Parts: sequence; structure tokens; C-alpha cells
Amino acid sequence: MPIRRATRVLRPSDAARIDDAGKGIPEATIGRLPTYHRTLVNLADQSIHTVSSEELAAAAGVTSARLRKDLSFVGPCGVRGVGYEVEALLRQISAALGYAQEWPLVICGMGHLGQALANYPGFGDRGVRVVALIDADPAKIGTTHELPSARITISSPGDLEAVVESSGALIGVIATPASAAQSTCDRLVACGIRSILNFAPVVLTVPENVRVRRVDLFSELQILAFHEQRRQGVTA
Amino acid sequence: MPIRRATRVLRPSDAARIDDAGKGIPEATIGRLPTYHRTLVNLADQSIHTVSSEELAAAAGVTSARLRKDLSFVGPCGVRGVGYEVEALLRQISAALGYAQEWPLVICGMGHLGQALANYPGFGDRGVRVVALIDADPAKIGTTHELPSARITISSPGDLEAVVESSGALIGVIATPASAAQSTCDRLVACGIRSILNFAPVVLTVPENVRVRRVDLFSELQILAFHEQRRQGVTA
DNA sequence: TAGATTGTTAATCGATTAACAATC
DNA sequence: TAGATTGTTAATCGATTAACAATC
Repeated sequence: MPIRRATRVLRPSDAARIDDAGKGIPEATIGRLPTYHRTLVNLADQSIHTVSSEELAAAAGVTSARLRKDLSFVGPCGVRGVGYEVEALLRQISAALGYAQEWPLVICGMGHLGQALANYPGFGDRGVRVVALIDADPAKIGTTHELPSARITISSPGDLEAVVESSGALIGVIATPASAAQSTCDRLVACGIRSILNFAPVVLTVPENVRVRRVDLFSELQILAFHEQRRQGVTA
Repeated sequence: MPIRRATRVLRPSDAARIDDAGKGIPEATIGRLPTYHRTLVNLADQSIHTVSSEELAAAAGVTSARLRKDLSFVGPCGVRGVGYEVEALLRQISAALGYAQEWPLVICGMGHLGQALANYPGFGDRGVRVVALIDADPAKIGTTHELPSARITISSPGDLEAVVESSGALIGVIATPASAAQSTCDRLVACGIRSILNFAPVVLTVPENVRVRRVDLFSELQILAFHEQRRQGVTA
């Protein structure tokens, strides 16, 4: 039998939603825009100048309804009866994602993961640029790396504050061992960095105004294993 | 003025939901279970034997309501008025995630990212085990790597089918260059692999019964850049 | 018992989807 | 015009949340 309760009061998020209504792009949409961008670059490379939502959606791995809805937040950008102009759409998404500016990045921890990121060939023309590298290994400190976007010398963790200040880094990547992650994070935050990408298997504690995205490679595998287990269970 | 439409028909998902009702754990919950597990291991290492949902939630970076809801899908595992027993909860989550079995993994592409994953120190006791490595670089083929869980020799891409069969791999990781991703994927699928973790910046095309999780490191940065841009815009 | 904390409910939210009017 | 495809609507879904009854 149902239980009676008082009516729900307004939550803080209600006010927030009203505040930025209009120009607010939903988080889920933002998360897909980079994929759309990449897909469009591929089409442009094939000298394709026009796509329908159906075609682009298939290439990007979403439904056409979802694609059209997502693009509607970026602004009306297609032509009814015709489709989307690839170059124009690319420009619109680039603008929305902030590719006009190049956001400077400091990578803390140059193990395999840090190196993978630093050597990623897509930097430069896509809104993000590596400006500083930090590692605790004495053998690495002082070595210069020829990255796709620039030549950068690895600094010592002791110089973190100085390096962040001189390089003007605004986004921090934490690819250190788990044991160093929180202290590295604290120092980045103290330097004024408020956007952090965390690869360490640690839940970072940060002030409210700092945004952390965590990518946990191992959890991704565990999630696949979970589903694989269910699949086997069903089969057996 | 509102427009009149016909009433909505039942969707396929409605039937699916009824099918596995009861034992189905929501995707969002599954995605957080590995984090809870890791957090509990940390507590156990500190010889903490009991936690409240409030404490565990704070350590895992979620609200206590969400934590309790998530754990309720794993099964009732706390004691009202007391909290959760760390060891018992660890066992329950491990069982739910499939740590009882060790899911064999083949890593395709031993660049920085593949090496980062292969050398991850958490394998073995957490449900996943590397059983095969593949790379196209002739200098790497045939070299043996001392991984945390085993000694493994890198195989040539030409031997993919043979290696998957002999190793019994059930989960595939694609850490190849973008150009090789789809063909590698196709071959893994042809070998019977139905769970794939894709790090290549490519949307893979797979049959319906194959599950792909894509992790796009660069997109993560772009999403942070987007928010950083908005932040600057608001400030300026 | 009195205090504490879980497990569960119902309300609500953000995201997805199918359908279609608007428009080329 | 007739055919095609976008942009938008309204329904629905899955996930989150606050509140609290159940229970130690």
C-alpha cells in the first residue's frame, strides 16, 4: 500500500536550470560533440561536402534523432530537405567546443599513460595544447620531448607551481601513481587550475569550483567483464 | 499552441525490461561498482571494518542516497543502525562484478597506451587477466614482457586468430592506431570475441551481439576545455 | 528504550526516442 | 509541385534525489 508524503520542495538545481536556460548545452550532448567533430573531419577528408542526419548518425554511432537533437543545441545548422554542409557544421561545432582558443595543458606523470597522451597526434588544431610536462623520475627530468605540437622539457615535481605559472596551463592531467595523485591535485588547485583530468585510480577531493573528470581504464575492463559474465551465465 | 498527436505505442525496450526484471543491475550502478570496490579495499588496508553509507559515499565521491540505492541492487548488505561490514561488502561486490572468474584479455597494440594497460598493477585479483599481446612493430614482436600477472610474448598481428584461440581470450582491447582499429575489431569479432574496449579515435562497426566500450582520451580533454571556455566567458 | 542508519518509496530530473510539422 | 530531410514536440525512459519507515 502506498505511503503518504509531503509534496517535494524546489531543489537548488531548479534555480540553476532557470539561470542558464537558453545557452546551456546538456552534458550528454557535450560528451558527443567531439565524436561528431571527428566524424565530420573524416568525411571532409573523403571530400564529402553534404551529409544527412541519417548518414552522419550512422558514422558516429548514434540514432539520427539523437544527432539532430544534439545539433539543435549547437544552433540550427542544416537545411531541410537537403542535410548538413560538412564544412559549415565543422566550424559550428569547433566554435561551440572552444577550438578557437587553445587551452594550455600540463601533464603530471610521464609514465606510459602520460606519454600516450603527450604524443597524441591530434593536438594543436583541436583546442588543446600541451605546454608542460612533469615527472618524478630523475632520469626523465630535464629531457626534452619532441611532441606533435611543441618541444617540451620534463620538469621536476618540485617545480610544479613555477611551471604552471610560467606556462600558463589551465587544464591539468594527473597520470601519476595513485599515491601521488591527491597531493598533485592539491598543488594544481592551489596554482589556480580548475579543470582536471584524472587517470589515477583515486577519487580526488577538490573544492566545489574545480571540475574533475576521472577516467579509470581498469574499471572499463571490469564493466566489460561484468557483462561477459552475465552473457556466459545466460548461455550456460 | 500545442499540437495533437496519437498516443505512444509500446517500445521494444518495454518487453526487454520485463524479461530481466529483478536481477538486472542498472548500467549507471554497474559503472560505479568498481569505484566502490576500490574504495573498500583502501578502507580494508587501513584496518577499518565498518563504514556508514555516509562515510563510504564521501570516500567514493557520490551522495549517500545514491550509494545506498546502488548497493541495494547488489542485495541487502548493511545492518540498519550500524552500517556496512567492509569485508562482507567487498565480497558481495566482487561476486557481482565477476571477480570469482578471471576474464582473459588480449591487448592489440602495444604503444604507450597498450603498455600502460598491460603494466597496470591491479590485474589478477580483480577479475581480469592479460593473456595475450599483439603489435605490428617488428622490433617488438617476439619480445617477452614481465607483466604483473604473467610473462607474455608479443605476437604478430598475422597470428591474431591463432593467439586468441590458444590463449582463450574473451575480452579484446584495441589500442592500435586509428587506421588499424576497424580491421583489428573485425578479426577479433570473427574469432568469437564479443566484448571490446576501444581506445582508438574511431567509431567501430560491430554486429549487434558485440559490446564495445569506447574511451577517447582526447575527447575527455575537449570536454574539459569546453567547460573551461564557459567559465572564462562568465568571468570575462 | 533511544539513537542511529539502512533499504525503499515516490517525486523529480535529464536524456532519449518516435513522430511529424515545417521547410527546402 | 512532389520528395526529402531538418528542427521540434511530446511521450517515455532510466537515473537521481529527498524523505522516511523499518530495523538494528
